[in-house]
Amino acid sequence: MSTTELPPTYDHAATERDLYARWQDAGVFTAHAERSRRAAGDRDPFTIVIPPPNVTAVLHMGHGLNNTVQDVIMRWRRMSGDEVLWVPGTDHAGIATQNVVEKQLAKEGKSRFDVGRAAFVARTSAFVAETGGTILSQLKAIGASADWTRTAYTLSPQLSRAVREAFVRLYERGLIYRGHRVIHWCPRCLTSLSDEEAEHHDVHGRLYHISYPITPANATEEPRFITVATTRPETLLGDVAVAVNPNDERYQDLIGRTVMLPIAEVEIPIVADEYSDPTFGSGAVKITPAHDANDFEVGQRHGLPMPVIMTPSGQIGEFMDAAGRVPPALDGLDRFAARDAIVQMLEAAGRLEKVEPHPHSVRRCYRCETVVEPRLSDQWFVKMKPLAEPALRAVREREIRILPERWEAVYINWLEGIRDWNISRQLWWGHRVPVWYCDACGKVTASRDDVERCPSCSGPVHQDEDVLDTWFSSGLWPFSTLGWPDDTADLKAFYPTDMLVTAPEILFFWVARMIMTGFAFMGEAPFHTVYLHGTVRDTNHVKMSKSLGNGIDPLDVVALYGADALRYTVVAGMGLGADTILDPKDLDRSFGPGRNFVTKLWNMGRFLLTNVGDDSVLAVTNIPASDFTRADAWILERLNAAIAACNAALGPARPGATQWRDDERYAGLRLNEYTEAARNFVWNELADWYLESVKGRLTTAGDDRNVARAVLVHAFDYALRLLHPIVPFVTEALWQRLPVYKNGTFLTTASWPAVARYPGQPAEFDRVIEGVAAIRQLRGEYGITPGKLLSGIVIPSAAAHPIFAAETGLIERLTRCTLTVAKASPAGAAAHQVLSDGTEIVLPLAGAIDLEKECSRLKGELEGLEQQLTGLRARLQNENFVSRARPDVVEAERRKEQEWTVRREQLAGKVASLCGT
RNA sequence: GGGCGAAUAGCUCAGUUGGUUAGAGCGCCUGCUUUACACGCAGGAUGUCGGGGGUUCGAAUCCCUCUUCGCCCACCA
Repeated sequence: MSTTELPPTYDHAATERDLYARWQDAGVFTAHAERSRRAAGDRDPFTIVIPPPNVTAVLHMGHGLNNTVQDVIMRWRRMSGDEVLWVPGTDHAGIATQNVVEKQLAKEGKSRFDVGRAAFVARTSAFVAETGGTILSQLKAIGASADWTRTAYTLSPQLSRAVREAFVRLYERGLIYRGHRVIHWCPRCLTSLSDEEAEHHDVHGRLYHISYPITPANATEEPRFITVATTRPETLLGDVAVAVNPNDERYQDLIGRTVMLPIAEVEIPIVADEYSDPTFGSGAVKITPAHDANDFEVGQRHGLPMPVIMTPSGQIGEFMDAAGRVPPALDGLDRFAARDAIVQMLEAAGRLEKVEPHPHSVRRCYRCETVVEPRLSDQWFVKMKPLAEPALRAVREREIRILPERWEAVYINWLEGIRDWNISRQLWWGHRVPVWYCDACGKVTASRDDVERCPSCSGPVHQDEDVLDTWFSSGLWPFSTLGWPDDTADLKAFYPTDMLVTAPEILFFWVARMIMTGFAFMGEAPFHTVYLHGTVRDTNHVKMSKSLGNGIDPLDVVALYGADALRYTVVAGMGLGADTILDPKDLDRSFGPGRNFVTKLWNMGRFLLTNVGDDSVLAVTNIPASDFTRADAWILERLNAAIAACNAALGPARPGATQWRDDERYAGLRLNEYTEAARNFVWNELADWYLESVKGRLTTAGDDRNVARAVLVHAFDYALRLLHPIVPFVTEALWQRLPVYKNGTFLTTASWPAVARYPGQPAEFDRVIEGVAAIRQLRGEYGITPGKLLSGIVIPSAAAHPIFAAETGLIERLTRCTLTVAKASPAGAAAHQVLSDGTEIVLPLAGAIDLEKECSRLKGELEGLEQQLTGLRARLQNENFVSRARPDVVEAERRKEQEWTVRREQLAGKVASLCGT
């Protein structure tokens, strides 16, 4: 690409389209297993597996944030010389996808049962094939440098093999079993849910106190009652007992007797069980084993029946073992309607003692928000304790770190109290449970391959009807996507992966389970770093969502502001683990700064290219030390500082050993700090000072012009490298136009900048900066418009004398002054500034200066300085400070004291001579 | 009910193990067609660091307490 003049405005749309296509055509995102050090290569592998979005998802801001973070890290590592693999892909998302297709069917007036299982699955597959994976192409629009040749899908044949392998191995190890117990059931989705999928929501409910009449021991006994309290009176139809605490004195005589269950008119026993808390309510609790997990356990302990009194869709009915319990008036009523009806019936019968407001929490289905119904059923479970053990150890022993740190405690707490995982779902969309039942002998077979006949009796078999929890397959993602269970080159080269970047919401759903399966099947942790970023919220701190209408469409942002602006905004605003607040009502406020920054870069590039030209540029390393100007030395030193700051903010990419050391454990991944360090260098140092200072040199032919060209190109080149992970498009577009550009290369694969040693005295240019700033300040204070030339005098300190003498021309240009370097102050009215080393800047402003005003200004300054100096000296004379503070802090204070003393003397002298005191 | 986090300029947020005069961006005020950029340049104003108490030579930073938000977890009917 030639270095012809750039168009005055940056066309982000055209540039992004063109560059992404060229990156892809050149295969720069494609990983090569053979280059990994774990294979035959010499590069450290660096792998991230994407948190697979639902296959039917469309890009939202949360994806935008998540994938920008991953891409920044990936591009940084790629430039750092790692063999980088970012595995993209999608999740078949069992319930979510099935719900979408069911809704489509509903519009046609049909349910999935009307079309049948095979047709439904076929239809869903077709739907996914047609519209699924949209999000992956949308990720390209934000610049995601994923390896699209390795795109994975949880329901692909390859990953389905991994799912079966995992299931069968766990089954063979006795870690998967069939359990008959109360699980969370969604009456709308018609499936069981795991504990994690049934989310707690606080509600203002009611506590109903109901009295159950005790069956009289004989005809003469007075009527007695026992009161129970419940928030769900409708479950009363399934009561099989009333439990009291065995130590509760109030009820000793009632244990073993029976009560008549109202409405159902069934006689049930009073049992003694520790579960009953004597301090709650009346101390007696109704037991409904089929509709409450605790009651189920009580029921088991006492060998009680377990009638199910609701249909799967949540209507009252004699579903299982409930014959004779449901009166016709209630049969078929929805559970909440039945609640009202039962309350009325109880009231009418005089059995409702009281109703109290009762704040408590109910669980809702995480996909459809329907209140979950505890329900007795047969499900497949994974025994979690043995799997959790190595996953706990890995974090405790620092093999895995979780950032921000506080989530490690949450993770550990959850794993310590982990309960068995219900993995079967009564859905049709997903991996069918690979278990076959013999119709003849009843043998149960878990198998990697489809089973045609019973392996023991050759009888006919049928497969389990359920599918697996969608998180079962995503839990295998770090290795299933690399080819497991086969021993593939990718698996060898790239497993374990390195980092996992996601939101805390799925720490348990996904992250913890990947760690457990990583140990269970691969014998190693799947990654060494879990980076949990925040959530995207609006200015009211409400989570952005389509349904709430407070979302921002990332593609809108890309169209209006460009992908780079989107990325810059996301990364710059991201404190470690902190939420990202964006204003959906004012996109300009959120994304304007990002766009402005991109424009700034573009204009720096325009300036550079028009002024540097096409001619070859010297390498900075080939320039003799004596040829560097103060500005050159300064900007090269600032560049070093910027590189160091960026590296420190990004942190170590991997642990130095098998475990994280203390000093590196929570270091890095401060993307906001990285962004700020790079931005500050480019804008406030390179553009504001170096670029301005170099203008004169570029217009004058000669050796110095070539030095200036070389340093400018070098600094800009490195600046673009530092910024490329954040704003890949504009940096690549500019970089390819630099005179040092080699055809066919990409910034994407260029090397990450390294700190180097450059000659010169960088600090000397700081004097110049200080002088310029002082003059500008005087201009501002005295209202001398920048357009107006004025003359000034510099009276430099001895050390600064050669600097100001030599740099007068530059200072004049930057301030539009004419300056004289002198040894004495001029007579007459003048404005003064005293620099930190005592250098005086004097602007004679006959007529413009009010001597009194100038005096009071200088006096005020002196006074302030003296106050500070007093404080500083007190600190330095304080033994405690000198002995306890860090030595470098003390040293800095001492230097400061010297500097301030010089300045104070100068200021005092100035005040004395000017103001006559 | 248990645990965690947050509260700093009008807004969104930085502030690393306590250590100069608490910073950035946006917004605001003043000025500027300075030949890359008005999506810019130069200058400026703005903070009882949520309240109270404590530790310390020194606290936005550590401890206690209160207030207000937010998050996670939870079988008390």
